[in-house]
Amino acid sequence: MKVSKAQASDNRDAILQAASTQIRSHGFEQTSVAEVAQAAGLTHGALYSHFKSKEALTSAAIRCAFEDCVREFTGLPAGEFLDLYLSTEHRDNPAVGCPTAALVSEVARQPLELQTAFRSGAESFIALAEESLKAAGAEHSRDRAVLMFAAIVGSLALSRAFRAVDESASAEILRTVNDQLGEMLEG
Amino acid sequence: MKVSKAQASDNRDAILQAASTQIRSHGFEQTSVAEVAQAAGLTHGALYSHFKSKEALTSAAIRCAFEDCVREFTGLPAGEFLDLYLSTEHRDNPAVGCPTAALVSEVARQPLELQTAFRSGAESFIALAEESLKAAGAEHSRDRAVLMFAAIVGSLALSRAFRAVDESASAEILRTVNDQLGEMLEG
DNA sequence: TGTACATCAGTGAACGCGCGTTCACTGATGTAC
DNA sequence: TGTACATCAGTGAACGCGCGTTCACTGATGTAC
Repeated sequence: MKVSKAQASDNRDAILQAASTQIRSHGFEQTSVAEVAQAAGLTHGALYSHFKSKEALTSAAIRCAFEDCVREFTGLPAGEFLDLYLSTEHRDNPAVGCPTAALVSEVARQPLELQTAFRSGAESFIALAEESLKAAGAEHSRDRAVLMFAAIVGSLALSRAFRAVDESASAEILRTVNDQLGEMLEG
Repeated sequence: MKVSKAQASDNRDAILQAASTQIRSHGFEQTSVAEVAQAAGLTHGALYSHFKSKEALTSAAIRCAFEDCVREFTGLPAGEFLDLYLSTEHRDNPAVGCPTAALVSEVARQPLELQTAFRSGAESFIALAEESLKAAGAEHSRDRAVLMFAAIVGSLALSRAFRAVDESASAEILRTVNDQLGEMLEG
């Protein structure tokens, strides 16, 4: 049956939110439209009233995920930025964490629209890192920001890959990269 | 029909090789046993004479992939190690490249046996990086190797994610991270 | 060396299952009068 | 304000498809004599 425009808009938001978290925890290909719809409290058919395909949903959801996550990291001093990004809390909650670390090695296989959204989101993260480095008085801030971003994305993804097998090795990676990047900031 | 033991052994190797490359280019979940068997010149049924399940195949294939790749990077001086790892050739040929960069954000969702193989392979890469740093006379070589590995894995994965959308941004990441890590080696 | 036969790697049809997507239908919404 | 009705968000059955896995069967291999 038809629902009010406000309800329909809320339902669309719920679908996007569900997709955004499911994609970050299970990946693009392991996220099914039926599960997303169910998590949003709807049937799978309803999802197609809001998005013309899984591809369209996925692209919108990843933009949404980056927006939410960038907001959390905006305005932090470099040290706090690193502490938050490289925390075990971030490692253990990919569903609400940075989409880059959660999805980086899957993106190249996705449709171009998704890759475009990913690229734009990741670039805004690099810009965020650069601002925090500038505020800390670093030179060559763009180059440092690129290195810093590659290192935190790599180490967070590695720490998740290692976690179940060896939690202490997983935590060591986060700690070591945080320390090394901290030294780089000072020196 | 039955084949000779030598032929059967060759077939097993062909299956492993096919799985090892397909997994690196398409990911674990997008690699199908039928495609792997076909690439090895067999039918899917034959595959189950050699491996009891897709899970067993995947774990064996990833060990095989790491062995091949570690061999390529063994004994290189730090500068050459970085130039090779962060090359556009490596970026454009994930099928024969480092399994870490190709799969890092998918591993946490895989069976524990696979995660164990991945962890062991990645650790041997870190050890390789540490040796090259020691040879270059770096201090705190273990910590530096961890940072270096996180940064090269992150930047290679990012450069693949960006490539189709913006090739020059993709190449910039590789170049910048290579330069920055090079400076770290000297300073 | 020659023969008889058990072994088993490989074949291909079949299975149940979950996937993305479609579509006829429902009924509350919200507009036109 | 009250009524008649077109709209359209949401439902749920159905679709074709590819997946991992199983299994009865085949026939060359390689062993036992």
